[in-house]
Amino acid sequence: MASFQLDKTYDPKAVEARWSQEWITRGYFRASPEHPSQPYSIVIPPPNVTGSLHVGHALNHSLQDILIRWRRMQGRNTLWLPGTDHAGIATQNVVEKQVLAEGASRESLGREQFIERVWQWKATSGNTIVNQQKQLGESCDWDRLRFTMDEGLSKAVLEVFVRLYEEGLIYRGERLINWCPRCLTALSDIEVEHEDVKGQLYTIRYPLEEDPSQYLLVATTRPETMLGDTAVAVHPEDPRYNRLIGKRVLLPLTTRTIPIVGDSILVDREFGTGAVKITPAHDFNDFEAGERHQLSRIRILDIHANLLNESELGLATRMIPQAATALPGLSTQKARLKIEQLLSNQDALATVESHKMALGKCYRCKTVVEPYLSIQWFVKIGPLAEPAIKAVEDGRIRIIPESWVNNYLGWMRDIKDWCISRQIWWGHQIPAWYCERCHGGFLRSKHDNRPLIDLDVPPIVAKSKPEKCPQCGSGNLVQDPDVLDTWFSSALWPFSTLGWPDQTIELKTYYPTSVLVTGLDILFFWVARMIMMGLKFMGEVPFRDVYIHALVRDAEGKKMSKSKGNVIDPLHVMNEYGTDALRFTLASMASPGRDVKLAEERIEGYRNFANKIWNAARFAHMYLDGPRVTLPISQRTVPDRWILSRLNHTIKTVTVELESYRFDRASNVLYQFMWHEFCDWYLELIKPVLQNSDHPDGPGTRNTLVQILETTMRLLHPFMPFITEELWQTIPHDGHSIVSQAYPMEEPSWASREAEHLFSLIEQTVNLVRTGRVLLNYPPAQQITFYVAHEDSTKHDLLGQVIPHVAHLGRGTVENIERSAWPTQQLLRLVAEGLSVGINVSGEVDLQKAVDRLDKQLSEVEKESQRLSGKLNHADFVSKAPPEVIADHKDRLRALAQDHSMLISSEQQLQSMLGQ
RNA sequence: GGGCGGAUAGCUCAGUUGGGAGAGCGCUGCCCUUACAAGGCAGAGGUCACAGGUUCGAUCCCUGUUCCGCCUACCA
Repeated sequence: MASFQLDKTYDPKAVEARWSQEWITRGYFRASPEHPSQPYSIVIPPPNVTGSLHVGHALNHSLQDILIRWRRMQGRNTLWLPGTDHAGIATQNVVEKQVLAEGASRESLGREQFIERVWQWKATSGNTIVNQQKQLGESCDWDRLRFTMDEGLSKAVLEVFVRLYEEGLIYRGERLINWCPRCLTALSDIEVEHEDVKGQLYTIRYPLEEDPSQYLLVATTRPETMLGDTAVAVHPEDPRYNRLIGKRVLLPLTTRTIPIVGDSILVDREFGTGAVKITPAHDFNDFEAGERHQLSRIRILDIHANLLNESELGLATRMIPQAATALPGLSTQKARLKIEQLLSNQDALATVESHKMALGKCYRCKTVVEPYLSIQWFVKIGPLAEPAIKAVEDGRIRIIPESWVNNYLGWMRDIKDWCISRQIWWGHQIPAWYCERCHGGFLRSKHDNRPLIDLDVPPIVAKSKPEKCPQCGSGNLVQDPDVLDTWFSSALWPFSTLGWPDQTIELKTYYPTSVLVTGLDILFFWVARMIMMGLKFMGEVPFRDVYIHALVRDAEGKKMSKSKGNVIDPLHVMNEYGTDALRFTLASMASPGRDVKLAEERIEGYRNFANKIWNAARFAHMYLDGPRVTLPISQRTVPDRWILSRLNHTIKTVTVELESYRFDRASNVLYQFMWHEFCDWYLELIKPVLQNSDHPDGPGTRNTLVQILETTMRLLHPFMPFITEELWQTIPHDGHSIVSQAYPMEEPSWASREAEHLFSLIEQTVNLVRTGRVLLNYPPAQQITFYVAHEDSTKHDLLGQVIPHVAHLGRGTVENIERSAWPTQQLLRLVAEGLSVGINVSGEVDLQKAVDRLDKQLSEVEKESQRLSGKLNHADFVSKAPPEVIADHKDRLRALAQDHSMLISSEQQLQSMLGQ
């Protein structure tokens, strides 16, 4: 064939866009559920529809693509199902900002119009991340793209909600929940991030009712909540206070008195003053304590404005006049200062100390959350968690790395009911309706015109709006205004995307999916809930393996964030260094249990790797003209047999590592093979054959070269899809695209211990020659003469296979001589396995440097041999150590002795030269 | 507070049944050798955090200490 011209450097931009398009157009990624081969399926963790590809996605998606491409090439019936998440709060925020910029507001548009705006936004901007995913080369079946709010998935959400409600696993209740004052919605427990902050511990005097000159000291970090106090608790066995239980204290700033109760759960005698105020409507512990003691719950905060509310304060707390007029309308922060001031005016504030505490913040907007009493929808999680625990315990789901199993189990065993209602507009509206007539007419919120629904009104839960109220027959039904937590629909993802509740062929073929690839951050948000829902509604786990990869951090190990400015933008990197380089970098750094610290220099290094591969192919093309012949292995040259043996080893290792999700090891092995074995040694070894067009080994070697190249392209393809496809197309091959070729399989006939042994002789000897050249200041271009003496006539054949390569790579010519004719000017005598190679020395030599160096090596060798002898001489070692260990040590000692004599003889010769 | 993980070369890390301490990047020297200077060759650099223990022998196993991460948690 005619030689093929490649550019001198690899230009990813010229290649990537073409192939990512071509692959999709030709339908290579399309799944065929009817295909008889063993299925392999992955559902992608759906990125937020508002998102753009960040480096965390790039890692997550690259690993999945490696698995999918690898399995596809192995002939499995693969499906990688893509999609996006409607991301309730995040998306609503984005569109709301847009609306505000136009001078309108969410409220002024009204719910229906606003949601219409979100859909419009999604139609125009929602595809950003999908396009970027295609750019990354992700081999998803794009025809099956799903969205958590599309029709099929919404149907699944309704089905699940109604069924759980009917089974009593979804309920409505008035509970304390986490409230984000900025997003104006309830959050689930895990949507709250805890952060250690320095706060203040206030100690307040609560006067005793029977004798106001005496008081109880009460400690709190949030003095503003004191207006909602309904009791003070002390430890029942605390001798300081237990006589006070049952008596009352006067709540400062108010005219109310509250009881003193004994509570051993809430109170830690050692902490603070040993007396705790109880505010059931604003603290989780206090809520529970309130239930134990049947305390009333006084709410002081307006849920929608997050301000102290006049009506609630005034009605419930009976405040003294200065407080009653000073507080309403203040935020909790301002109220805290005001309360502090009012208390000290009354001499009720004893001390203020600094205090370390954990503050809960909204995971979306980092606003401090407020425990708030309100009516919400919950999933009763216990009955769902139990089978999900069992599935992991009995190994039906494997978590990798295993160290996360305990984390998962611990969390699941202590799981709390899941608050699923959100007071926002964008999302799956809760399929519950209320009868206006039964309710006696709805109240509307002053702030946003929401219906204010009473807990006493029983909801009608159904998949669609009922015609009329089953109680009274009225048609005036109002739907619950809340929407479901975004993670509710994501929890159904593995089966809702495959067509559930319909029994589709996709569901039958691809569920359970093979593996879920995810970061640790959504183990509880998402993974645990998918397991629960999958088991509940499919009766089967949603995936066999859960592979948890690390978080990507910056080079200093810090979390990447826009505000810190340390974000590495994958699109920038792809543009600068190529997509393959980014993918390979991420794969090579994906060690389990450790975060990925990404620095741009690493990516540059793998850009160079891509270029190295490119140039290896370019080199091959220069010499591929001429006949090729496939010889039996035994008739191939030493370098050919050696590289095939190494390739076989590499194929085996890569496959084993991929099977255990060790992307880091798989990619390192590939790197090592391509660069340091194939390029550094093999290509150098075969140059004499290729560069002489008449060389008798030419046809065989050209054939091996093509074979190695073609195989390594397939081997590398899951990691570096673009460059491998591009190069594969240029070398002799069968088929249309590398995407659908078979993945290389272990070929035992290629393994050759003999060839590897011969190569190691070549390598060792060449290394000695090279070291000698540097030692002697011999320029690389200068040819030298190798005098080869035959010490042992049985080694002639060995010499014939090794010496020509040594001479080629050591840049010299060979002369066979008798042992007795050894040149007098020889400096180094290199010994390996009975071969003797002398380098003829003439010209300037830096003798002093050479002597220093040999001295140093000598002392190291002596130290080492002493150490080893010490071990060997130990009687217990000989009696206890396994025989192979002893043999190994003997071999090592023998080898050392050989080097030892070599160095001594060289040194003697040096000294005699110095003496001249 | 509880749990998990980490500490190995200047940096980032690998080191899987306890027996020779490794890679990449960076650094130094030489080389623009007809695939590649985004390259080649050679080299320097480590008390494997600290202290004990088990063992003939410990980077590896055990105990404790220090430091650093992460997860989790309602000490007011």
